[in-house]
Amino acid sequence: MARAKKDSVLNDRALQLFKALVEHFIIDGQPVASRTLARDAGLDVSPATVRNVMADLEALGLVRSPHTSAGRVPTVQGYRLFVDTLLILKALNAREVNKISTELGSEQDVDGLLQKTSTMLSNITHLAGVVMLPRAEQHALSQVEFMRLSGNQVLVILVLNEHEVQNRIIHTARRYSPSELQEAANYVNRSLAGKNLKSVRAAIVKEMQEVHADVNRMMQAVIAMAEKALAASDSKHDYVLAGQTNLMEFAELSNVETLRKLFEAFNQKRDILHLLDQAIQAQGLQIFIGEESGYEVLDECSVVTSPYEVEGQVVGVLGVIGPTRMAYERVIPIVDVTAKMLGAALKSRH
Amino acid sequence: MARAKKDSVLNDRALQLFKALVEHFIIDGQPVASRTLARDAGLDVSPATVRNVMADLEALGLVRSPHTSAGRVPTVQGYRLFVDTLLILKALNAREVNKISTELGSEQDVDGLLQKTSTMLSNITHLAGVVMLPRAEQHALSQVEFMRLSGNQVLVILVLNEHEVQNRIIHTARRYSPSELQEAANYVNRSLAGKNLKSVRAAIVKEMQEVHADVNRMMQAVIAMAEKALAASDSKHDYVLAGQTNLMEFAELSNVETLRKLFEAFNQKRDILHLLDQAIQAQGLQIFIGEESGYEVLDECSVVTSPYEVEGQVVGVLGVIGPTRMAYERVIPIVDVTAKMLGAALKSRH
DNA sequence: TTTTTGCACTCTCATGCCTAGAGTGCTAAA
DNA sequence: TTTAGCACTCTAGGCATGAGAGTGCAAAAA
Repeated sequence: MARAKKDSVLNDRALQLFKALVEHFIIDGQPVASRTLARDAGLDVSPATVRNVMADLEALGLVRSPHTSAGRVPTVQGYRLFVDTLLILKALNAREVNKISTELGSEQDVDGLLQKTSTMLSNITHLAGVVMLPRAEQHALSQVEFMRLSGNQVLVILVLNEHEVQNRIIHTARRYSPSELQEAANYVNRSLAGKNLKSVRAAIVKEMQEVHADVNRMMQAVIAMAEKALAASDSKHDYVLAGQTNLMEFAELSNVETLRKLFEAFNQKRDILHLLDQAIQAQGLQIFIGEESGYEVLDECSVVTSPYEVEGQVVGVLGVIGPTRMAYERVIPIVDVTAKMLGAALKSRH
Repeated sequence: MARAKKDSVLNDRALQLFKALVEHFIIDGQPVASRTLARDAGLDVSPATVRNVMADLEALGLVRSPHTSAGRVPTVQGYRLFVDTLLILKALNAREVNKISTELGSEQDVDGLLQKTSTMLSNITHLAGVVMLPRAEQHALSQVEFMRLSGNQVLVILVLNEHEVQNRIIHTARRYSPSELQEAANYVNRSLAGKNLKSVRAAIVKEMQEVHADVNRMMQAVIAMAEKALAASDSKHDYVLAGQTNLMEFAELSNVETLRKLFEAFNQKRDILHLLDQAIQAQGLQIFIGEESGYEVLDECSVVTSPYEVEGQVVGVLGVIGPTRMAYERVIPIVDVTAKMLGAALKSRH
């Protein structure tokens, strides 16, 4: 029974009207009136009919009226339905795809690339762009060097993926001679070059447990040092944000207090990182609409994310943040394509 | 004559009233009425007298009325007079100074230190804090290492001031062997360690001009490489900003459009960098009030800056940005002390 | 001459009232 | 089942009103 009822209520015509409503609202942000829909939905029905349908949609929780004599606006559930089943994605044309790929291709260093990706996302979508840093564990170690600094400090230089460089400064128990350090570097390079950091670390930990006094003290020290150097590489969670100011243009966010909280959350990074963490698990494009994200500051916002991969491995996630009323049909393909392009650009740097 | 007239107009009483007016306005941001001043300035005059004085001050361009029946607010010229001749700085108490110095002392890496300084400035003043990066030329070179990457790329590692590390990747004309690179590093370390980057570069350029075919090719290549590596070190102009969101609390900036432009300028960095550049020339604490800065986005803002020094050399500048109506008597000593503390903290890392 | 008093004047801001416009909900007719 | 008609509701803008705050000026007082 209930099912039959529902079917009859949420029929094709209702869906078509609903779709038109969401699209209309996304464009101009004003509650949509029955007359407007009757005119624009291409259905040849009267406003009164539209009103009846709207009453049904409201009962289903898909739309609501800001006040008695206003048009309707979509609810979060409404957006969800729209995005999941009604949305027709607008494929990017070749020129746009080209532009993205050449932009990203021209940048050589990784930090700059992430920055550029974020800026580009924000420019194309007129929303805020966000790119999470790639997970370091996936990087292939190509070379290690140890340098002695003053005191008992040792500078560890990790060259990853042939091009990328990371520095770590570690404090050691005693002072090593340059030749000891050289030997240590040789050992690591010989046995572990080419592996990714995760396996390198695993190998080192394993070795620590297996070899005891039977290896020379030198080796032990090296292993301890390497372990120390890699300890810091655990999930350096961070992200690059661009185009915050785009969010100030939207009337629904132009309340200074809402905006302040949002910007504070961007600075704090904690909540946003949690959310991105969820998104990275999800394997695929994700959309958080309004309160769905679970973070109060994002109540008025939607977040569209996509993980990006290098050689089949998810190494990070990127996306955009904007008002719930965003042009999903454009934004989704953009995020999707950008994620792929970023993956490709990172791969070409391997 | 003119002078006698002016003296009689801008007499002690007028100044005292003016000072009270500015202080009052700084506290609550409302135009100050004659009655309020008559009550609070500690002068035992009637509101009417105050009104007469205000009329004179207005003629001098020190105050103005937002509209006929409002109190007076200071003009930019008014703030200037206030800051230059009437302001009584409020020395920080020992606890505050202590807090700053321990906060900054606890941070070991330079980037983190600058970030922390900026955040601290913004927290203490409730304004936006900004710290310009130190000029690299002043850094003493303690060690150089060259590592071969794939292709004709060479990774140059510069250890500066014993602790700080910088990486550069340069492209060379041909592929060098590890031993060549080792030899090159040895040469540079032997002859140039301990000098600051500026002199190192100067020495290298000099050598390039003096030695021709009479040195072996190897040496020539080394010199060319070193020159290339240092070329990138020129004035890496950038800054660290913190506490943007503090600016959203101020009513005079809470207009979304003004705020957007300001934040955009922060992101663009260009204008702000120009301003900081001017401030770094000035050798000493500087205050730009409203339009004085010359940048339209800062029309409603004041900027208080102070260069910071390491071993007598100015290496950067820091400061705060806030509404013209800021608590100068507190902010100025804070900026001043923080600049000194940052200099000291940087020095201890040398 | 300087200061104060008194008073008229101006401007803002909140309030209430009114109207036009937009849009709905409901009922009755098609 | 759909539509037309109509009463009803809510918003937003315009306008008048009055209170409150504060000024400017002239005349009186010091």
